[in-house]
Amino acid sequence: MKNINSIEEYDNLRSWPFIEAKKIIDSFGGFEEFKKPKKDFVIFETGYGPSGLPHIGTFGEVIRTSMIKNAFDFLVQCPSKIIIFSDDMDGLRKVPDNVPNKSMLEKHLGKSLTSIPDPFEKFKSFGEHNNSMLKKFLDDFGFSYEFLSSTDLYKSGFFNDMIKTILKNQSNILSIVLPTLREERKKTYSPFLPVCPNTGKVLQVKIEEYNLKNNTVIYKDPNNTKLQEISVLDGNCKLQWKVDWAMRWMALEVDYEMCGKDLTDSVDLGKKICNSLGKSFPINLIYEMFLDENGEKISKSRGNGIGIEEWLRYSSPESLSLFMFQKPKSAKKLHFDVIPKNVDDYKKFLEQYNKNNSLSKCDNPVWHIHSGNPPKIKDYSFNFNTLLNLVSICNSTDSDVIWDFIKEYDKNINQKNDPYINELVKYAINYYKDISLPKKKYKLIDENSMEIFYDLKNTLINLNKSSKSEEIQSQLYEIGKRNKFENLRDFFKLIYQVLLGQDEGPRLGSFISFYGIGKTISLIDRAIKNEDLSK
RNA sequence: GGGCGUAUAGCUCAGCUGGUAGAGCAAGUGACUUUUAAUCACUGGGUCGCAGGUUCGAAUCCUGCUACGCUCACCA
Repeated sequence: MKNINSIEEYDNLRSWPFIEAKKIIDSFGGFEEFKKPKKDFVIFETGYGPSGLPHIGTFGEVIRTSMIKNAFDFLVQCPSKIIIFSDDMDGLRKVPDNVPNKSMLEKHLGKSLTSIPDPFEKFKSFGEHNNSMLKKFLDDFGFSYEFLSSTDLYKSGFFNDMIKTILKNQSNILSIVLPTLREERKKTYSPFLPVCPNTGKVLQVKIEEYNLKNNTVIYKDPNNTKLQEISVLDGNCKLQWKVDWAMRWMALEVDYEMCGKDLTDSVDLGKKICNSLGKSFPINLIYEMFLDENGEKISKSRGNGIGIEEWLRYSSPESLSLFMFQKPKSAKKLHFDVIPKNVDDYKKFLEQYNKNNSLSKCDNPVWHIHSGNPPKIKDYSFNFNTLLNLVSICNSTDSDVIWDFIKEYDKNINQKNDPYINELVKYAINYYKDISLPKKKYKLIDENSMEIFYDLKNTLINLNKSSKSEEIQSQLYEIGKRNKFENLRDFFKLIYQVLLGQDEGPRLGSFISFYGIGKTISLIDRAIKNEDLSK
């Protein structure tokens, strides 16, 4: 089945995943004369360093790559897959902050991650632990991918042929890499990092001799300065990472890989290496970094910006996907304030998608977010900011109470039939619990106003339990009047400050009606006793 | 020093392949005469960073410049 019927339709697709997919297609003859690559499928790669756990950047890279793959699959008939490559053979450079058994790890610094015990004591090695965390992370989001371990491919000999080629051309490669290095590093630089047979450490040492006949290199053992000869094959040597990257492209025949702009120069270098060996290299997209609200780069160690688990606590995965979809080449501020806009934009795009029937639907962000199959959600007429506001104002973590207010506002939706909106309510409640609640300042009742609250309490007790919000409301006005408030506004403000810990609030009649007269009375009781209502 | 990105209303930003400047928030005015706002209606003349160029026509394409920011030049 063909999704695209003419070159015009093809040319009209403008969104960036299509633009990127077209670059791949062009490299294989273009849309009309497309020919599958010799290996019979197209490979997208994303790589992960050893430094630790998956984070929001990881998510961004995988979802963006998936969007391109999806666009590619839509345009041409050609199998494709995403490879997640773990650099688990890299040496551990420093002990991460967020792990147990730090002193144990300390002893293994410099060794490959896959030959260091798991500090969590669940897997055979630290590397395997990290790999499994990565896989779980990706699985939780439902990404499809093929996982590859650097260690496995080195040790199994999969890389051997390409490593031999690198060895043959090592002087050529040196001439490409050396000019990019500082004087100090130039002296010892080699594409080959021997794995010390005695200590297991990945050694960054000067290579004294390259032996092409035996596929070995000779170096001085840093411990005893004796010359040591070691094979470059079967995982006895690792390649220095930039060369490693290029080697991997060639060995796996990677067609597409994106990366953050901090790797710009490395990509360039990798391409040059491939070129010098007469090999092709992947099409590359360089995306911008994420910034915090002050415009500074987000880094896990600094803990600025917002983490993926935070986003998902306060909002939907779809809104995060939308964020990731927008403008990968622009630096984007990633902090809480951008969430509501993405939630509302998602809804807007989805509505647009479900109305419009033209091919340009495929350029709609939701098409990419949902791999070509966006769902339908019930229209709702408030925005997410409003919902956040509502929960905060209602001072309730009870979604039933929130829903009572929502239903009053929009009768067409309800808790059972609109699960998407119900999710939004949960997110809003989380936000309220974490952000708004701690900021509340409950006012204690002073002697002058104590009467008012007794009056309020007694009035509520005498009310019929089935009283409607309007009746309650008019009773409230009466209380205000008989307690001689010149401006009733101050009366309500006092109640909000004491009972809700804020200056403003919902229409009290409605609030008491939904919240429950009985519950309101017990709330007043606690306030009268000067209990801390924030707990 | 190399690379990249951004410069559009007070703020945050949209403006796709060039054709009379938009949204959200903030602000203002009015309405609901019983507070409140998750209310409703109305209100946006901003040299689209600067200077050239292409064009009948440019925020939109090209060149140069300026400012700000990010990134690399250890390791990965």
